[in-house]
Amino acid sequence: MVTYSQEVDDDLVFKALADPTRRLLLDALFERDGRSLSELEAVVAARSEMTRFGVSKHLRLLEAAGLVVTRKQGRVKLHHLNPVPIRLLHDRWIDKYTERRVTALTELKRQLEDNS
Amino acid sequence: MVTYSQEVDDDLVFKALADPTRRLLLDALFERDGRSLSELEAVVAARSEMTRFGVSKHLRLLEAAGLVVTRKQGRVKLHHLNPVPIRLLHDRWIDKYTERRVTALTELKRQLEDNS
DNA sequence: TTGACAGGTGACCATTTGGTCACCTATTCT
DNA sequence: AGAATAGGTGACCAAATGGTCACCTGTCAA
Repeated sequence: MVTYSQEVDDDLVFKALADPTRRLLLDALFERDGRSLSELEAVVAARSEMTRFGVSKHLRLLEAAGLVVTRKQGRVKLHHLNPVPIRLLHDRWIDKYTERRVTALTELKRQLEDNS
Repeated sequence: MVTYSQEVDDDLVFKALADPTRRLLLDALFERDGRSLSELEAVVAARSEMTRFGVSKHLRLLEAAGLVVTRKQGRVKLHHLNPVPIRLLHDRWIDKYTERRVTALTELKRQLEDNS
């Protein structure tokens, strides 16, 4: 596959976001931060049938991308969501001027959906 | 692969963003909107060696994801960047309150990089 | 100190994805 | 009308990715 210069670390972020299970994990951490592998494993298990190894592998990719940061506490490893890479992703294609228009649009969309 | 409910169209967006060539195409459209396939082909060719077919296939995926919208004018097809899906992606993991802190952080980062 | 619990590593297989090619359609110019 | 230009489609192959398994390490409690 082709990879362009200065794209190496970005690539990890986008690749990490490309998988539905990994997005589910980010959703879980967005809802409540600082969960252990076992907890996250349970979240995933509620939706699909995946072993602990699968979840662990996904978390490793999220961590390598900087989307999740971890700290060890005894024998448990706590996971936290890091929003910075997502904001940078956003800023790559949405500048300050476009942002206002787009924000207005997405809020309109949300209101319309709420009223349905 | 696993796919979760209400994730189907999101999935297209994330998958579309996962490829470096497609990101390069979005960059090109962000810089100047409304380009034809031939123009975009030239942009990609300057970086890697890819045939028209490859570029065409990538554009089709971007269009399916809603990241690029097109309109035909005679025999040329003009491509435009649509920022809305990217904003929605952003809003999924960054709420209004977090946004302020993160924006401050990323701007600090940018300033530091400019001064180096 | 023995067992249970929380997690990690590397090999391996099935599926998906990126990319090209041969071939086709529609529009413009002379 | 005929040639050149702009683009599209489906089949196909090589490489990357998702997921599991067997096996290993470190930590806590009885």
